[in-house]
Amino acid sequence: MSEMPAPVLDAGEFQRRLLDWFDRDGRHDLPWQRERTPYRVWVSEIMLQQTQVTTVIPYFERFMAHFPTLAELAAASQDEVLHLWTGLGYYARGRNLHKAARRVMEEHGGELPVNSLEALAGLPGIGRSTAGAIIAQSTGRRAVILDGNVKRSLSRLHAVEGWPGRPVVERRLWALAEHYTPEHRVADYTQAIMDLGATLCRRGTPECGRCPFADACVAHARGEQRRFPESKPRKALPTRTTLMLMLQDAGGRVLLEQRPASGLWGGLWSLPQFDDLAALRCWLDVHAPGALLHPAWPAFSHVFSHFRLDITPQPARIDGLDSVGEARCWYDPGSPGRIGLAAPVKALLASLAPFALTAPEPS
DNA sequence: AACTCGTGGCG
DNA sequence: TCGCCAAGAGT
Repeated sequence: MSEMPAPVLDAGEFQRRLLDWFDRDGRHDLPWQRERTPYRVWVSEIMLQQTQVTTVIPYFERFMAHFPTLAELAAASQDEVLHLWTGLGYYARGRNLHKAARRVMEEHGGELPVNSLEALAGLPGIGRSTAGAIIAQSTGRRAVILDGNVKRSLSRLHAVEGWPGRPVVERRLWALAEHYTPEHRVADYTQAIMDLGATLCRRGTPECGRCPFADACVAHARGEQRRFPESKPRKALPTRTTLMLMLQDAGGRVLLEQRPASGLWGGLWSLPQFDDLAALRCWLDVHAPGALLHPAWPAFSHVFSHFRLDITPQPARIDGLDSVGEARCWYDPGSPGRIGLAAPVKALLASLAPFALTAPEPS
């Protein structure tokens, strides 16, 4: 392939060095390495997308305790799934996992189609790399992965220029990953190449002194490890502003609304949000005409990857609300229900006690 | 092809 | 404190 840079090592030599290193210094005790069933590997791979191992572990344990089998996951409600996903982020992963479980029950007899890369990658939330990881880890059959760790390691080893998000660069990295992937010990190999990137060939401070490929690494020879992979060209973060209405009833319960099925915090429950104070007051006139507004709390900011969210809580209190429909509920912070909450909303609710205590009674 | 989607760790 | 970004995929 003209797409592929000239390999700096013979594939067999690369595999021997990597697996020897993995046997000594790799990770062998991760929770999803215990019983390598397709279902457990699948759930772990979804949670690990753009998320670090130490973050995932407690979520994975809780998830598997609640849904030990794919059938039980498929039988659960989306609210239950998102509840267990609360705080993990990228909630489309949870929604897609749930959707895919139901599809597997309907179309694949309840078993993940691990014999077909195409069928696997056709399921929601499973792309090319995740499909490869599931096959390699759970069946041991040859499959290629290309995650952030592999991209970083291979781009340094070959000094691949350009941001890996560019299709041209990504194709080169896929070709290299394909070249080095062995026929045997594929489960260990895929774990090993990820461990190398996670523990040695790290982004900030790579430990080239312990790396089995230091003598062959082009970036290392040039003393330019930090320059690879090239970083994404970034734009300034835009700022969005939202008002969150904190409406309590006499019992201290808080009104929540379910957000649209897609987009930011899709399917999660949140305080009702408004673009401005006028919209909020209009809503109150319709749904809660007797509501008593308190002085606004200090605004706070929440920084996401692509924008900064300025949140201004607007506390209010009311004795009753005329309509509490399907996408609206009273939520008791004292005995929280099993629904999905975005992290900032959860934190807001956790800090609610002072407001409940100091709220003046309607006169 | 470029943009969107969360949260937490790190230098 | 702050910008960068991590076991990517969907649109």
